[in-house]
This record gives sequence, C-alpha cells and structure tokens, in this order.
Amino acid sequence: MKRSRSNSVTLADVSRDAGVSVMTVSNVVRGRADLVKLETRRRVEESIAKLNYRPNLSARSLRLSQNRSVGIVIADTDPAYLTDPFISRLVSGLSNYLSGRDYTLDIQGVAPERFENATILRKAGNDALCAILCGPRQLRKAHFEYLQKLGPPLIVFQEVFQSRAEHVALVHQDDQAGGAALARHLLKRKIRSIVFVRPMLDWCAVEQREKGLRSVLAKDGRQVEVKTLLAPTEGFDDVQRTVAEYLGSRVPDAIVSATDSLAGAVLSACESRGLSVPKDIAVTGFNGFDVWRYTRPSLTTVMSPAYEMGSFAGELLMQRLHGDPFSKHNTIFPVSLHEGESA
Amino acid sequence: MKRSRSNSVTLADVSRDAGVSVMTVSNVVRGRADLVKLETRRRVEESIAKLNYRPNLSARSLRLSQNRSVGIVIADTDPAYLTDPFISRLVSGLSNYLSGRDYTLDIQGVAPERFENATILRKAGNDALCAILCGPRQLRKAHFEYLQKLGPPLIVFQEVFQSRAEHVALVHQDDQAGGAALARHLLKRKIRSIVFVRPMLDWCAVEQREKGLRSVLAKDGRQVEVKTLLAPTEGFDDVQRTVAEYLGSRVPDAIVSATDSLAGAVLSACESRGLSVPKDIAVTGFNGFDVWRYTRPSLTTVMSPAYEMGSFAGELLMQRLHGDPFSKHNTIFPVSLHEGESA
DNA sequence: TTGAAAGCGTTACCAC
DNA sequence: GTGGTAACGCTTTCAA
Repeated sequence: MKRSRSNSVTLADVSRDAGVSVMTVSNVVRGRADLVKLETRRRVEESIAKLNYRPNLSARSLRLSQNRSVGIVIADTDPAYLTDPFISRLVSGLSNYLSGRDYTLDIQGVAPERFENATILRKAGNDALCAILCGPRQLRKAHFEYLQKLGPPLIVFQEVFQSRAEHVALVHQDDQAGGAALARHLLKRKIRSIVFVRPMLDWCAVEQREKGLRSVLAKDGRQVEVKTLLAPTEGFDDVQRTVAEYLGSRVPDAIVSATDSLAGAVLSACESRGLSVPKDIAVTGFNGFDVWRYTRPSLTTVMSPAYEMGSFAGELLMQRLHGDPFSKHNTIFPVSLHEGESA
Repeated sequence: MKRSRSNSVTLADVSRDAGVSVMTVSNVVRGRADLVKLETRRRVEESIAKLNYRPNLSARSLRLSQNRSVGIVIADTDPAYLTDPFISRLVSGLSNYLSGRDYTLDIQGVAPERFENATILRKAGNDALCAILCGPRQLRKAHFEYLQKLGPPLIVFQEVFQSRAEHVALVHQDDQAGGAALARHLLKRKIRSIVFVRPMLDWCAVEQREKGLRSVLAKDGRQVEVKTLLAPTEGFDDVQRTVAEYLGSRVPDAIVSATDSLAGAVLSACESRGLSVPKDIAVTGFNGFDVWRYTRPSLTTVMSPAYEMGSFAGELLMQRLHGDPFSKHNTIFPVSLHEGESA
C-alpha cells in the first residue's frame, strides 16, 4: 500500500478511472467548462462522484501560494472566549462574509501572555490575519508590532494604535462617543457621583469608554465625582460581590458598567442592597445585544455594530487580497444610545 | 522577480543566508536539536529571525498528508450563529483543546439548505470534521450521511443517529433527561396544562427535550395537557409576540421554553399580560449559562456542559488522529436541573 | 553532522 | 480539446 494514512483520492486517480489526463480532470473540477468537451466532462464527473474525490487544499495552496483562508487570534483570559457577545457577533460576521467568498476562517483564542505562541501566528497558513487584543497597553502595543512584522495583511479590531504600514488596517467602534453619550444622558439627572465598573483585565475599548465618559463629565460645570471600580474578573459573581461590597460603604448616583453582562451583575448587587433602579441609583451597560432585554429594569446601554464590523473587515480583506490596497486603514463604526429603564 | 505574490521566505532562503543545507534549517525549525551542532543552530536561528521566516503550512501538510487542523460546520438559519451560548461554549472548548495540541480550528456557519456547499466540506483541507446540524429530521439525516461519506474522522454533536462507521462519533448532552427533570420538577406543583415553546426550526436537542418532558407527563396519573407552541424564529420579539398572543386566549399553568433566551422572551410576555411568575404561571428555560441570572425572577433551567463537550470532542479526535480508534462512538453528557425562582 | 534527491497533489504553461 | 512537464516548499530517505 503506497497510499499515505489519509486515503485520499487524487486527480491522478480520477484521471486513470476516467481515461483522461490529469489536466482535464483539473479543468473539470475548477469549472473551466469551456476547456472540456461536454462528453468528456460527463465521464470525468462520473468518476469524481464514484471515487468520492475532493480536491486537496494543501496542494492547491502550495501551487497557487494562496490559501483562501483567514486567521483570527483572540486574546482573552476567559477560556470560553467566544461567549462574549461582541466577539461572537464580530466573528460570525467575518466568518459569513468569508464563506460567501469561498474563504475559510481559522480561529484561535489565546491567553494574552501567550499571544505570540498562537499556532496561527507561528506558522504561515493564512492569507491574512485578524486580531483582538487585551491586556496592559504596553503588552497590546508589543503584540501589535509583532503582528505587523508577520507580513500578511492584518486587521486589528478595537484598538486605537497608529500605523503607517500599508498592509495594516484598524477597525473599531466609537467607544469613546458611546461613553460620552452615556455621560450626557446621565447628566440629565441630578447626578453628583458616578462609579465606572470594569474588569481588571485591560481592553482598549473599555479604556475608550471610560475616557469618553470622563471627558464629558470633566467639561460639565457640576463637578461630578467619578470613581473607577475594578472587578477581579468579568464573572457574574465576582462583579456582584465587588459592587455589593462597595455599595456597603457608599451609594453613588449612578453606576456605569463597562459591558452589559457586568451591568446585569450590578443590577443584582443593587437589588441585594435594597436599592431601587433607577430611582435610588442609575445603572447603564455597554454593547447591547440581548442582555438589556432580559434584565428588570431593562438596561440603558450603547448598541454595537459588532456583526457589521466583522463582515466589513471581511470585505476589506477580500479587496486587499484581490490586488487592491486597503481602501481604509482606520474605520470607526458609530454606536447609538439605547434608552432602557435603568437610567 | 521569480517570487509569487506572497513574498514568503522559504527554507532555501534561510539555508542560503546561513550557508547551510535546507535540511539543516528544517531540522532546526522542527526542534531536532540533537541533529544539529549548537554553533550551526545558532547561525540558522539568526538567519530565521533576520529573514522573518515562518514555515509554510501547505507545503508541510502536502508532504506529510496531515494538516493539523480540524473543521467544524454549524448549520443555522441565524447569521450570527456563534451567539448561541451553547454553540459558543462548545466551539470555545473544542478550539482550546485543539490549540493546546497545536491544531487549528476552521469554522463555518451555513444555512441548513446550503449545507453541502460548505467550503470546509467540499475541499479536503482538514484532518477531521465536526458538525452541528439543524432542520427537519429528514434533512439532518441526509446531511449526516453526506458527512460520513466524506471520509475523514467525524464528530457530530447533539444528534441521536446510529452509525456503525468506525470513523464516526456522536457527542451529545442528555436533553431527554433534562426535559424529564423539568417535568418532574413542575409536577410538584398543581399543574394541569403545560405549553412547550420552541422555534419553528428543528434541532434534535429540542426534540429530545420535548420528548423527555412529554414522556414523564404521559406516565403521570394527572393527565396534564401539553401543547406545543411554535415561534417563527428564536428572536426575542418573535417569541414574545407569539407567546403574548397565545396568552391572550388562555393561560396554561406552566410554559417550558426550549432555551433560556426563549424563556427570557416568555417572561417578558407574561409580564406584559400582567401575569406574575411563578405565582400565576411557571416558566422554565434550558441550557443555563448566564441568562438565568439576569432575568427576574431568575430562571429555573437545565445546566449544560457545552464547553466540556467541545473539549472532549477535541480529545477524542486527537486520539483518533494519532492512530487509535475512537474510544467512544456515542457519548452522552449528563445535565442538571437548576432551580431558580421562575418555577 | 550535513547534504542531495525524490515526491506529496495541484496548476500554469506550452505542445500536440 | 487534450496532455506532458515543471514547479510550489517541505520532509523522508539515503548517501557522504
């Protein structure tokens, strides 16, 4: 048995069965109908079906030096990295756009401190790369530089770095404007103190939200006091405990949560402290997809175009891979305030 | 310029730069430290760093006839197919297990009626395949047969088909037992009528939940009436509208929802009808991850080991790809009832 | 310890 | 319309 462990059927096998040359089979497989006589094509197609032939992607990639695949690396400390609603929508959008163009998506989650070990980055197997970073700014910057040096076209989501590299593009939503919109909304109430709740782990988007929030408050004449409260993780229990503890000593007029899931835990903490939302305290979320509908009161939050960002990135990459330069190197998607009952 | 569009650095380039043979470089790259003199290795490593060399995965795959990659195809009508909390956890678990073994995960969502068109299935580029099916039983069965014929090792999640094929394994949770547990829990109350709410789209898991529910109720002496209510989609608004309409004409003693997100919409419908949960009506969910924490009242639901199912599948595949047969062809993960406030 | 050559399955190119 | 040949980048095998 000459055959390797994978009992793959090759073009040669089909050509032998159909009594034609390898090239003819190849032409049939790739739909070059004009190059093959109808009768021959029929015979070849029969053999293909009979032998259950599937083209070998590695061989094709090697020959064409293009893989028709894109890789995405997602830095996160949570093993269940895809459960984040922003990420799952972004990846869905990207994946679907690529599928439509007959491209494949390779996906890998990785702990921030092991970022550069990601298989997708160490081996060259994708025509382009995407990434979502997290961790201290310094580290994210280092990872960004590393990614740039790799070579293939690169799209980084939710970062605000500058890059002059021709093969790099940034796609993010306007988190700063989102934070600002929340601030303006809260300022309609009689507010003197705000707590911004966020996880310990750094995300650029969260920084931007806080920045937008604080900048509007700073410009306001009312001298609103802003504190930042760090939860050890994004887990429901951790957040609830952290907030409940804080509320034990003092109750701010509003709690701005870095994400909707955090806000869910915040609501729970308020409830357990006997605080009525929004009467006693206002609560807001961020990146509203579904959670805001489930909570009582429903959440005031900022809507995110995560799915669209993913598919837009796919579109950008397809252009770039088909010969054109990136049409945009820095794309900012607008967000919109959703007024629920919680603030 | 001989070089192809992708300006890739090859082993030959490195070997030229380092003044050694291609094989020596290959040995260095693959960590065969024992085969290379320390000094030579140093020189080669320098060249690798200098030239920014990354091994070409296609070439290696072609030569070795193994790709070190697994593909997963997920049938769903929802474009944002990864947002389903069960799926996102399952895929995270699988992806992480594979990453740890230096395997890559190719992911693709596909509409059920276009299932067989999925790139991942049409081209042979993965060492193994995973799938999650949906749609009418007939169609799922057809897709299952199709997948089996493809050849590579295959794991199908959340299906109850039988297969004698050596290269096929099934992994699912005990949805039937989950449905039964919910039924038994509800029977503790004075219950005469139950409505099972599910989306129009067929999922094997949902069928199993209903089956478990009905079988326990059927065995009970109290002649509980069970109706099935179909929501056009799983979308919050669709479900809420469907349920609210139903409640307009009659109010059952309990509503069993096919998933937690459905249950969220059901709660909302009850609220809008002025019904108090669980006093006036009991409500349950399924596949509890986080949603049950956010709702008020919190949901009574069934906890799912989705993440573990994913990583277990990865483990099974690794064994199979490294020479052993599948150790289990049909694995059923237990689920557990979570008693919240809603029932 | 290092090197040369063959071949993995496919496609571009050029003959027939 | 069809087919032969070379080459894509890598690793296995065997020779030096």
